[in-house]
Amino acid sequence: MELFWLKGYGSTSIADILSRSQVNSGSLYHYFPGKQDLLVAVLESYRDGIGPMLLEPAWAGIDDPIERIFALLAKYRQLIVDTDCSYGCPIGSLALELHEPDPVVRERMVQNFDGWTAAIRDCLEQAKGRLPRALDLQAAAEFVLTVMEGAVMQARTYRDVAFFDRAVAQLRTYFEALTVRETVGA
Amino acid sequence: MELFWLKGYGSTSIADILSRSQVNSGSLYHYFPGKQDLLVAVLESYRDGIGPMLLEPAWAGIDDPIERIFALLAKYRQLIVDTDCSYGCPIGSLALELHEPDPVVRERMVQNFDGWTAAIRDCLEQAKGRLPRALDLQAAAEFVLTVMEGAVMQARTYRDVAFFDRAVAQLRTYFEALTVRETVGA
DNA sequence: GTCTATACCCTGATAGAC
DNA sequence: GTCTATCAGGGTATAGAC
Repeated sequence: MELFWLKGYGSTSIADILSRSQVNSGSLYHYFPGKQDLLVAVLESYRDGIGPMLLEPAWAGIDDPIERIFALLAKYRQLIVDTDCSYGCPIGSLALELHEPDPVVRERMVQNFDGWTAAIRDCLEQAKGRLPRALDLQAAAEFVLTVMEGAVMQARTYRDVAFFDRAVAQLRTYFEALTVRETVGA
Repeated sequence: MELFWLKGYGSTSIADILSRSQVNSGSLYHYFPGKQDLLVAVLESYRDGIGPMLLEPAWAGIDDPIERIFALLAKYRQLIVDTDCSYGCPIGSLALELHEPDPVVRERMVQNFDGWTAAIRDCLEQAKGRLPRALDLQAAAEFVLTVMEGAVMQARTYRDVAFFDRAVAQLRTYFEALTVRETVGA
């Protein structure tokens, strides 16, 4: 998991994994028939960790559903800072690194995106009263993922969190504009 | 250029390039000392082609600066459709594939993003009268890139243009909200 | 189930004749 | 400048003793 995140899938060799995990070749291949099976297991682990490893820590002490969305983005900001702006979303990076992924792999990436946007959608459902009735909540949730991924990409390429911050500020403007518009109409 | 786009940098071998280009090893290495030099040349070619290869065709017959932004996004939509939703932005994909890029490579990726956002910024400058005076045009231009990259990533992962379309629709809402807010204030 | 040793292939890069 | 042949190293995966 760590090596695929740090170096990417293609650039991580089995030998890297064996030495990092202090496991021997025979043992690894006993449990995982091939390298791709390891990738699938990693993606499943990310998928199952969205709640306990990502959302719960990010949302501790925060109740407002819209603020939870920005708290999650703040968590990514912290990851960017903690890695000297070389952070890449592990799922997004794999999604772009693997050009013709095996269907099994692509399905696991989809499950990760689905789980992430479902959590955002829940927040939006809870804030429904403050949002335009016509707003497509699913599309808005996907948009948050869109912005996060695009912002992480730029922060990393420029090695500068400010690119992430500016994108999040624009997203904030977007949400404020949505609520303002409703107020105007009322 | 084509192979790096189709397969990624790491998964494209020199042998692939030699057979695709009908060139022999000795000739290639005469002009390009190593594989990375080929990558740098490709990135420079993309950078220099932003105007003639990307913007000019996308903007033919379109004068309104805000519509030019969405015309550019429509061009990406066409690329997604033409590739059966396996399209990846060549720069964005490299930005996430290469985890510790050589400074020379990273600088070329930055130049590509800079050139792209500068063009969007020009559009926004031209539409300045319709936008809130307080709007940070540079940040808004970067936001368009953010959305494009995030939307392309999802369309590809889900193999479904609808994810791209929904993200662009949200961006449209964002721009409309910006102009509406100004109208309200006037 | 775990160990070491290794098969076999493909990689980027080079040598040296022409 | 271009050609063919090849090198040295590292890649995934396997064999077979224990």
